[in-house]
Amino acid sequence: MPELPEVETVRAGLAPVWQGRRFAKIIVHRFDLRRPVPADFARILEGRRILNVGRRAKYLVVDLEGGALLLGHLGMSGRMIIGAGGDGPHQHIVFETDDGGRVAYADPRRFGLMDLGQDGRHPLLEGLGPEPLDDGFSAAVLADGLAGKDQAIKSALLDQGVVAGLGNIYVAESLFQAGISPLRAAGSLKGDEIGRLVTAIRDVLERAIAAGGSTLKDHARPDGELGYFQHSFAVYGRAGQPCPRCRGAIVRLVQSGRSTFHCEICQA
DNA sequence: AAAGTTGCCTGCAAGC
DNA sequence: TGCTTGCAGGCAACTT
Repeated sequence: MPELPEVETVRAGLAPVWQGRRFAKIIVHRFDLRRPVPADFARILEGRRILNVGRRAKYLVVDLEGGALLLGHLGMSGRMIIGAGGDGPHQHIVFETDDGGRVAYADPRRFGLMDLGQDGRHPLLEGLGPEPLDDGFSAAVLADGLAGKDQAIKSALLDQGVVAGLGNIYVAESLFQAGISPLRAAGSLKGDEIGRLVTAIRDVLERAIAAGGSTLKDHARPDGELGYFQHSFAVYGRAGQPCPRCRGAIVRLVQSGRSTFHCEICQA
């Protein structure tokens, strides 16, 4: 499911039901996720008050009393479901709060993870690049991240150390909006192109968040509502269909093993 | 059949 | 020659 807008949508859905509450009971049905769930996962979290439900890149970051930290990643197919029974298919972890609220983490492909950190820190959060919607994300910062790279700009933007939170969909949409070919060497982009890219990334992410993310298959808000940004895709998943700008055909190719969609005329 | 993820692995090429 | 670095590609987890 989830790139930055989808995770942000999940965070926003979880915050009102979790913030200020305590975890009363946590049941782990499966410990063998992408990385093993710690054996003391439930024991560490139970009884603690939830101070903040946050997000960094594609990670959910939940701060609790005593400096405890819950780190979640939804992988490809992970969902957080408010009010779930906890016994549905692939509901690997069930979180119960002290007001009787229940949230289930469901993930058929089990490519997500749930782990513990401390004092706002976790090894997986280190080395992440700038948050694209923060003020600190500027053309100068992105230029720095791309400098000297021979790698294709498509691949560079998927690198979470260059900019945090973009995935296959939003890289494709951002490069289209900026008019830049995904095949260009990252280090070859000119200043004005990087400026356009920063603007495009921000705009695409903000529009996607406003739409509740994109629902291709698995993504849903925790309350069950679906995102609808997929109806606004200019290029993603639209191979052979007309480019919204020039009417030429959208082309699909494979880069670093992932599908790339672009318009060969509008993206130079 | 291909899919929104990402850490780890291999292999290759280039640079020093 | 070997060592390092950068990059591409494959794999793994599963269901639809």
